[in-house]
Amino acid sequence: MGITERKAREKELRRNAIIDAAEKIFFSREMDTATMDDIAEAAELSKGTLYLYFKSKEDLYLAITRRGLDILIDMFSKAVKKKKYGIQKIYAIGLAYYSFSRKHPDYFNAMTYFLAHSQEFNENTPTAMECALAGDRPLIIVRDSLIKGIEDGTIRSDINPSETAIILMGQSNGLIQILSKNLEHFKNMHPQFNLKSAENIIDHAFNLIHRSLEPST
Amino acid sequence: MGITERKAREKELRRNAIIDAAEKIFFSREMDTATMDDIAEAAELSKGTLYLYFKSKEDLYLAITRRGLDILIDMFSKAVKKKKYGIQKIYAIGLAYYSFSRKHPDYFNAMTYFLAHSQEFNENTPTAMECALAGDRPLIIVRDSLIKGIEDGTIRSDINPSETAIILMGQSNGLIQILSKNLEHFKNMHPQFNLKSAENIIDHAFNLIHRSLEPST
Amino acid sequence: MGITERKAREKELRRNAIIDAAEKIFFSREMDTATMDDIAEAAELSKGTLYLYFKSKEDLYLAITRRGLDILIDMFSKAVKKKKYGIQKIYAIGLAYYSFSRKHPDYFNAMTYFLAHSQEFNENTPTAMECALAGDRPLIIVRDSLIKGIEDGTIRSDINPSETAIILMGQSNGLIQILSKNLEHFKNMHPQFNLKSAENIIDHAFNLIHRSLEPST
Amino acid sequence: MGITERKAREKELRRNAIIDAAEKIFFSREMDTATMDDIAEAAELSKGTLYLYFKSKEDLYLAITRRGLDILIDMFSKAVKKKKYGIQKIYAIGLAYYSFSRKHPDYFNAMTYFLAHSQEFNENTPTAMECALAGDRPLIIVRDSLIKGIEDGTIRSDINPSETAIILMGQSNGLIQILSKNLEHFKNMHPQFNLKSAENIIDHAFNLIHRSLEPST
DNA sequence: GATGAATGAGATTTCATTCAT
DNA sequence: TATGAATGAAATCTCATTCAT
Repeated sequence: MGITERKAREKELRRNAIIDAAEKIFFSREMDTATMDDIAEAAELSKGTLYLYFKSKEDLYLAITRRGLDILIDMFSKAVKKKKYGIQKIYAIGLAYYSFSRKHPDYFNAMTYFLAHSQEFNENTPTAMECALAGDRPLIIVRDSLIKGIEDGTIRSDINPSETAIILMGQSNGLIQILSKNLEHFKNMHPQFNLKSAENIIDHAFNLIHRSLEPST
Repeated sequence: MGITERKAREKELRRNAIIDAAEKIFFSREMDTATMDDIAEAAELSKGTLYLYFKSKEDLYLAITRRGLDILIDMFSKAVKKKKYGIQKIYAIGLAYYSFSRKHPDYFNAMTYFLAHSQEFNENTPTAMECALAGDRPLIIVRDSLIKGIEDGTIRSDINPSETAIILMGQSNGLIQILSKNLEHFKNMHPQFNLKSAENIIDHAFNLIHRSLEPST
Repeated sequence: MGITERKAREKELRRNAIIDAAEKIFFSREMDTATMDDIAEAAELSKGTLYLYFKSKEDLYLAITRRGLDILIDMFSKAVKKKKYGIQKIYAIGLAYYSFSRKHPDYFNAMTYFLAHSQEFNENTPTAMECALAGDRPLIIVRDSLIKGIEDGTIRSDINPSETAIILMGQSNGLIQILSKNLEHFKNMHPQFNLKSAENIIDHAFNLIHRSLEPST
Repeated sequence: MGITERKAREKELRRNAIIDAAEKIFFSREMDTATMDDIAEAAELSKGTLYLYFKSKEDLYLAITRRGLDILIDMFSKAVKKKKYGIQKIYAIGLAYYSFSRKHPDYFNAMTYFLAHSQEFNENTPTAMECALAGDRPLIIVRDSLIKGIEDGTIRSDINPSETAIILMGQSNGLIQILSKNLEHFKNMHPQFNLKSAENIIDHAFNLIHRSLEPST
């Protein structure tokens, strides 16, 4: 057994080493200018070996996405645990999401890319399915927090938690995207808008969301 | 003079015919699996001619994006004009945006793609600049409507119209994206969520947004 | 008649204007990166018009070569006229050739290109034939000078003037080429060679040639 | 280890096979009308494979030039070894050069092309550098022979061996060029010149050179 | 398990030349 | 005479994937 286990462990290690190398490459250029050659070189492995561990370039990209999702799920989980009331959890999740997008912009992009193209990923590899499953977890955490908030009275009871979870996730995603990609452009082109930092705007957004979720007095 | 004018008109017509053909191709596959060969064939023109009218494949893609932006701007403008009060305008814009994404999903995708990658578009063609300019128009319309709403008392006065405009645009974009790409997946994977139609969720989102913008009583 | 003549004159003028423009382009880049588009733009004429005056790009290039040849022939003629004795004429021609290569390096290159590829120029245009004819003139001038030298006793009588003319022309051409293209390289790579300026080397070559032509005492 | 060596040997073989095929193509047309498609077909290999062995078309061309240089250097070396005295060595080198140009006219052209365009070759491939290095060898052999001749008294001591080596190489190159490209033309156009064979003219040239190098009596 | 040579189907772009007006 | 839109054949180079060893 020891041998089998060691082999499995080594295989897993190598797999991770490949993903490490692939990240370096994928994250240093545009997704589609990265080549398997580059990745193989970065991994100090032959190209053929890459295909021993991953069915395709796409599959390898999904493994990276998977990593990002795991990190995000972990951050969401921790955020939720720290807070008692539902509305606080929602707020903490929001902060965690923004924090994630700043600490791991490349993972954020990979995830966004996956979200926007998941239908087109034809692979039926384990990685693809894991991604699909993991992709739902953040949503579920949000939904659970909303339910908790309704129960503890910190969130209006007339919202639909499932739908609202989708709404919040979609909105957050879109907001982070626009801020990371276009805020500088807006600042340059419309100085009269007197735009502040992304943090400022995120804060403003939280205020609005909070107001829309709080129970009416 | 008639001749010059006719020539110019014909040139514009052909340019549009090429964009038509390109749309057929771009919209029937992924952006980056579409080839200039395909487009030339669809346009019943030689590949060389394509490059007579567009500097590059990218430039041609931008021309399509430009069309989408023009349509969106038109829809926003009309939506705004129909309503009197600021909050109504905002609501109408939201509806228009969703309507646009349903009527012209491909244009919506092209625009989203442009938003997310505008930094990487290196071309300095007229089309690229027009796109950058046109891309700001919707945001400005939203901002103006917010200002109007603050003035006419239908929107809380403690929001920052510029920041809120960005927030609303980003959020709307993200929400539409997630709904169009992932709602079916959610429905299939989580029947217990009891998810309704996209329209339903959009409606729910409007409620939330409305609540966050209305003046506190 | 006046009209016909004026037309012919104008046509010639335009032809020359085109050659002017073509020179600017050809001489500012490598021969084969120059495009007819560039030339047309430089000539402020349409591409079609170029083909009204020149059968092909090649033909246009030959017209430039022709100009260079005319200049060279003129310089050779003047050099020859200035001197009395054959050996002096030969020396003056040599100086003139080197001077030409420095004053008109682009023409020199064009001519060299023509010399090396004349067999491949398939065009049967007037320009091509004129080039072929003009290309022989320098050789004839050298040969005549050699004959003169033999007659006036300044050049050994046991040389064959025709063959020697070819030899001198070929050698001079080759020497100028190597000096203009590779002298710097040699200087850099072999500082121990202690190479002087091109002029110095040319001077050295003249000495050698002079010695090989002078009558034995 | 046998395996590694065999692999290396096979790789070298294939590399050479590609150069063989490329020569067939390059030498049967002009350098710049040869296409990688043609070469791939001649090599019975895919185009992609060509680029596995050579960075670019230019690089492949340089590999051919390299071959020619190696042959020439070999011929020069042998010519020099056979003779005792410096002036004899120079003469033998001259004969070898002419012999090379007749036996390997295509290599001669390739080398001439390289000499005339070496500055424009931007590649920094090993092949390019090897070519640059190898290109200097013949010159050095000539120079060494001149020095030897000065030492052994068969060549005038008042010449500068480095400069004279350049002169002789440049002149020889130019003479061979003009003879191979234009002699027939001269014969046809000027029968009164009574031109003999290229060999005859080469012989004449040797006489002249010999006279210019021999010590004055 | 690992290799890396080979593939081959394209991809984008260029440009000399023609021809209807 | 002049135009300039259209052509279309090519040209170079890329890269995910496979497979014999």
